[in-house]
Amino acid sequence: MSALVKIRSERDQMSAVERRIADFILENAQLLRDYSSQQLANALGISQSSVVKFTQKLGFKGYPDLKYSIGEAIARSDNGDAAEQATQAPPGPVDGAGQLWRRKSEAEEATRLINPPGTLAAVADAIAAAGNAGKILVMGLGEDDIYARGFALKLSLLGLVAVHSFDIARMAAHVSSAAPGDLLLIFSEHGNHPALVKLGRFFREQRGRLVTITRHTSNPLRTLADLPLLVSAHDERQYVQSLLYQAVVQHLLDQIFVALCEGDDRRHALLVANLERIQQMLEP
Amino acid sequence: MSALVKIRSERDQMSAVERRIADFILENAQLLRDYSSQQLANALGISQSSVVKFTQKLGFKGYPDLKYSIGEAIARSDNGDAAEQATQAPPGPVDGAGQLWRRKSEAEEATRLINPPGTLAAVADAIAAAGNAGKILVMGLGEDDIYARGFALKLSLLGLVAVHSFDIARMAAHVSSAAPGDLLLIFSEHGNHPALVKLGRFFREQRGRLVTITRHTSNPLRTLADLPLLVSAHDERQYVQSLLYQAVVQHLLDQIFVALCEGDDRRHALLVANLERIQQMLEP
DNA sequence: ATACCTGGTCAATAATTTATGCTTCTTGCT
DNA sequence: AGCAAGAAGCATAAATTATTGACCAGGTAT
Repeated sequence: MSALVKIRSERDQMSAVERRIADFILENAQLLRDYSSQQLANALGISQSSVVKFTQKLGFKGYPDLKYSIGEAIARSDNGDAAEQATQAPPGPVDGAGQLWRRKSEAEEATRLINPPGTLAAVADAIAAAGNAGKILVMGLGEDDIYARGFALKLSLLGLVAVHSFDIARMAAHVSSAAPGDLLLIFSEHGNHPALVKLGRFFREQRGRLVTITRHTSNPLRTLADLPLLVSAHDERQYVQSLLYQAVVQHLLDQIFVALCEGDDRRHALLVANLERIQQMLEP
Repeated sequence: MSALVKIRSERDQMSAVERRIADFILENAQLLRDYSSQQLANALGISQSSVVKFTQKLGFKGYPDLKYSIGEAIARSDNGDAAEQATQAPPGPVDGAGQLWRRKSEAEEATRLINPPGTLAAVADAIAAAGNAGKILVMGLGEDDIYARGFALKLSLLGLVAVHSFDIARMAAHVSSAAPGDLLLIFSEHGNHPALVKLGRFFREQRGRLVTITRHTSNPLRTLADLPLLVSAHDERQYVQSLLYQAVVQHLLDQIFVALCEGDDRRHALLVANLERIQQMLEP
C-alpha cells in the first residue's frame, strides 16, 4: 500500500500530535523531500522524537524509510489525494470513470490491513457456531440497517436463521432472552449510538458473543466486542466517504459469506440446493 | 531527467571507481533502498567518501538525495533499462485475501465497458428531471429490493423524493397513476420476472421514462427501457457471482449518486446541509 | 478521593549516517 | 626529476536519526 494511503487510513485513530504530522505530510508531501525529521518537527512546533516515533508506529523502519516511501508514492501519483492528482498530467481527459472504484479499492485495501488476518474467518466460525448452538441476532440503524437486512437474508440461504430488526425495542426483547452461545452482530458506522452500546453491553452480560462492524475510530461499541471488525474509508467529500464505507462493509460481509459457504461441505451443499430450488420457483 | 538515466548518460566519462559505483547502482537500484552510503562503499570495497563525492559530482545534494531520486525513478519504472523492467512487477502469487475484491474489480471494469459512456450521466439527468417535474418510482424484488431501498434513501438526502416498495400490488397502483415526466427504476437481475415486465410495459404506455438495471443478457425488461443499465459479473460459483453482481449494481448506483451530488450546485448545497443536520440530530 | 496504570510527549543523549578537509598516490606533462 | 591536477582514502566534523528516561494528563480500579 502506498505510504500516503496508509497514513490516511490510520489518521483517525491517531493522537493529536500524530494527526498534525499526518495532515502536514498528506498536504505537503512534496516538501518532505527537503525536510529532515528535525525540520519537520520545527515546522509543526513539536519534538523531533515525536516525528520518528510516528514513522515507526506506522511500520516504517524510521524517518528516512518513510521519506523514501513517500517519494515513491508521489512518483507513482499514488497519493490518494484528488487535488494532487489533478496537478499532474493525466493521460486522458479526466472522465472520472474508474475514479470512484479506485477510491473504493484503496479503502478496501486499507481495511484489509487494519483487521488482523484471521479475524474474518473467526467471525465466520462464530456465526456458524451460533447457527448450530444458539441464535444469531443482527442489528443496524438507518443506513446500517441495509447490510443487516441483506446479510440476514444471505444467511438464510445457508440454513442459518438470523433474527433481524431495525427496531430497538424489538431487538431489546430478543437480547434480553439471549443465552450463552448466541451471537449478536451490530452495525454502527460511528459506534457511539447510546442505545446500541447499551444493547451490546447488556448482551455481553448475558455472556453472548458480540461482533461489531464500525469505523476504525476508537468508539465505545468496538471496545465491547469479542470480535470487532474495523473499516477504513476516507474522502474529503462526506457523501463519497459514506459510499466508500458502505462498499467496504459490504465487502467484509461478502468475505464472511464466502468463508461460510466454503468452510463447511454440508452447508455448501445446502446452499447449492437452495439456490437451485429458488431458481426453479422463480423461473417458470 | 531520471536519476538512473543521468547516471547512465555520464557513465562513460567517469573514473574507474565511479564507474563501478554507477554500474552497481544501475544493476541493483532496488537494493539501494536499504543501503547507507557506507554499506554501498563496503559492497564495492571502496571508501564511503568516494560514494558521497560521486553523488555530488552528479549534481545531487548528497547521498540521501540521490537515493530519494532513485526511489522515484524506480517507482515510475523510469529506469531506462528494459531488462530491469522485466525483473520487477510479478503481480504476486494468489494469496486469497484480496481475491474476492479482485473479482469485483474485474466485474466493475467489464461493466464499465459495456455501458456506453455517458449512460450513467444520462440516468442521473433523467432522475434529476423527474425529481423536478414528476415522480420517481423505484422497484426491486427479493435481493434486488436491497439496492432499491438504499438508493431511495440516498435520493431523499438530495431532496429527491422517491416512491419505493417491494410490493408489486402497491407499485402497480403508483404506476397506474403515472404521468409523462415520471421515472421508473426497475432492478431485476435476470430481467424476466413477468410481473415486473408487465409493470414496465404498462409504465411505458403511460409515456414515463423507464430505467432498468439487469444482467447483460438479452432479457425482456431491458428491451423495454429508455435507459438500460447493464451489468457484467461472472464466476463459476453461483454464490460468488451473486456477490459480484450486487457489488457492481451498487457501484453503478453510487456513481449516479455522485453525479447527482456534483452535477448541480443547489442540490449539492442541500446535501451538505442535510448531512450536517443529520449529524446534529444524532450526535448529542 | 487516592493510588495506579497507560499512553503520549519531550528533552537529553547515544548511535548512526553523511559531508568535508587533508593527505597520499597516480598520471601526464615539461 | 619536478610539478600540477585529479582521484581515492582516512580521519573527523557535522548532521541526522534513534532511544532512553522523565514527566504529565486522563482514565481505572481500590
